[in-house]
Amino acid sequence: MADVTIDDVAKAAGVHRSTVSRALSRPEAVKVETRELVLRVAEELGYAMSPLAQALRSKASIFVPLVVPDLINPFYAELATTMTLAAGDRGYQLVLCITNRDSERAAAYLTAMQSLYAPFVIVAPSSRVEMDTLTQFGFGDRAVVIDRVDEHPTVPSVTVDNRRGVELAFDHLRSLGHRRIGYVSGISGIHTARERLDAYSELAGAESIVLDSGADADAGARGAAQLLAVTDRPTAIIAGNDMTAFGVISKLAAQGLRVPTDVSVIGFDGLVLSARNPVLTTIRQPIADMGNIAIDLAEKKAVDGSVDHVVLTPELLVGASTAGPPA
Amino acid sequence: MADVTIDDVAKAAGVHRSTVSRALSRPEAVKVETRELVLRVAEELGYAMSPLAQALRSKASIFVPLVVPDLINPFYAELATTMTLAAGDRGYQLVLCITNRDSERAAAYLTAMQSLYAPFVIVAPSSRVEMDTLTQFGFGDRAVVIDRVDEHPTVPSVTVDNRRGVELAFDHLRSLGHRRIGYVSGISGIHTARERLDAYSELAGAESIVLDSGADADAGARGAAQLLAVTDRPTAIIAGNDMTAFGVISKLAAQGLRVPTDVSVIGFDGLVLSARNPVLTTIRQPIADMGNIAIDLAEKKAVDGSVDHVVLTPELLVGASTAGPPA
DNA sequence: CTGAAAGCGCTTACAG
DNA sequence: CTGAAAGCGCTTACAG
Repeated sequence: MADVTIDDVAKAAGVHRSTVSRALSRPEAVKVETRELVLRVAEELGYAMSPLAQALRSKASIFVPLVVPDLINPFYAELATTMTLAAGDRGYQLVLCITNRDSERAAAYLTAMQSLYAPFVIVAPSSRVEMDTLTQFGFGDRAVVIDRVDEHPTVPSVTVDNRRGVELAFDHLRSLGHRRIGYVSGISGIHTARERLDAYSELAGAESIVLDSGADADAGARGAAQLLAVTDRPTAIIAGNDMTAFGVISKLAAQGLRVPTDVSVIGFDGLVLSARNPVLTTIRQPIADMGNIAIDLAEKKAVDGSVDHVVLTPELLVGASTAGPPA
Repeated sequence: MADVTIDDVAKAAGVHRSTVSRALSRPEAVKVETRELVLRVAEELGYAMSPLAQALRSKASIFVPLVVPDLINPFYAELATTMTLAAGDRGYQLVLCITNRDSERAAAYLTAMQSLYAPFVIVAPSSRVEMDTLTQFGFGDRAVVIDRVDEHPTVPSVTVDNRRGVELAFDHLRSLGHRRIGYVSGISGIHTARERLDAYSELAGAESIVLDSGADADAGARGAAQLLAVTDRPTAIIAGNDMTAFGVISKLAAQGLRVPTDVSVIGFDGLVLSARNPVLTTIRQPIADMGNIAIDLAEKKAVDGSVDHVVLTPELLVGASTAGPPA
């Protein structure tokens, strides 16, 4: 195991340290036999290169920060999981930066990442990292944003078509026979939340029933409580995300309303959790794809400077929380 | 911001680089005026020490790996969150290692952490990292284990008194008038799961009704389904953890049984999520404390070699998922 | 294609 | 108490 250095390999292979370095990092710059020899010796000795020394010298590391506001919201937990895997597959080491919605903490992380020579940074929505903060710490032109709406001219992004998602939810409920369809917003990225709400308002038009447009974790419960107060009560609810949907369902149950018998509820996110817990009908975002694409975008920009904005299409996942309206 | 080095500070302060280093890391080894001068200059220049260079030279870093099996289970997500904060407060940088229950991946992480000069490693339960793997990668005597039962002679641990937790659940249900109390195990650390099940079996004695003892995410649903098949049906269920409890509740609902009207359900973990979603009655583990204590134990052992095993006491959190048995 | 040298940003014995 | 030197494990122009 440990503490075998590049010089050990060099000595054992009878070549200079610099040759070992080349054989490992730029194989085409070395004679094929030499390379094979070096590789074999390195293998035998169980040589593992020091990422520390490498980063220090070359001023480039494999540490990729993922900035998220928290991990309590399972959306971020799932994003972090898939991104860890995606990063690992591509030779990066993901470093999770949990800001706790505190911009000072975010700044501290960015400083640290800067001194770790992170090649780029990936920012999840609602992480309270603004462009000027990014710029201030030298990541202004090396950032990729996930799930944010505005197409920044220098920051690539990967998002989901929220409008399309809400539309899918709407169509699903309509096709089941629902006419009065309410909306509850709840926790999520600011942009994301607004986009979904806007899409709902537009689709529902004059029949909009926004039960709660809050951004906190209790929005679901409030929305469900609100349902009882509304005259001509909605028979279905679209929730801004899965966690909110669970909150709605739970509160409805406490109020003696059954899902989907009395009220249908549809979520948004498509978390693994959602498929287990109550089997939620929801709009699935391709979270794993988002992670991979985010890294793609960062690498692509580093190579040719291109700033792409990828918009993914969500899909309807029919679970057990929706059905036709009560007779 | 970036790229101001120790030499820049030294020059600006009119001292040697080594003096700057001392002023920063061993303040008592430097004259007080010198130290103040250096500190002020460093501040003015916005100097941030390179953790890379420091680690490389001193063969000790601030990177602390937390090895978890996944982040999908909110218990780990919450543990990761609180540990990130705890580590940050103490000058460490937590590096999340998600094994996905794959021991090869765990090994890869340990190799990486070894070359990052991680001072110690914290292992969460069920992470499939066995002692010999730890030893193999040089962390054999620099590991702390969370939530594992066996008191290893060289590995400090912090766990929760699972037996006491189950007892609290039992007492709560008994005091509500329940006599037939079933148990569903579900996902969790192997040791933890067994300990809780054993505690249940012991407490229930001849009246044990183990509805499901599986370890996967579907145990809750199976357990609930099983409930109907049992003659003289239990009026209450203890779930091995919160996620399982949600699974139970969801499946019961699908079968037309109401919680807590028809059946009471109590969870185990006390996740933030549990207080929001259905407001679950549950046994709360002091997760934040566990994180802090884990770091304490690692540091303490490094200093004086002591191997402590801390056992924390859980507490009952009464929510809305338990009530008296149906008349 | 390969070797020798310099240097990334630090720390730490060793002198003084 | 402070400075000068060596070195942590690498990479990368620069010669040859």
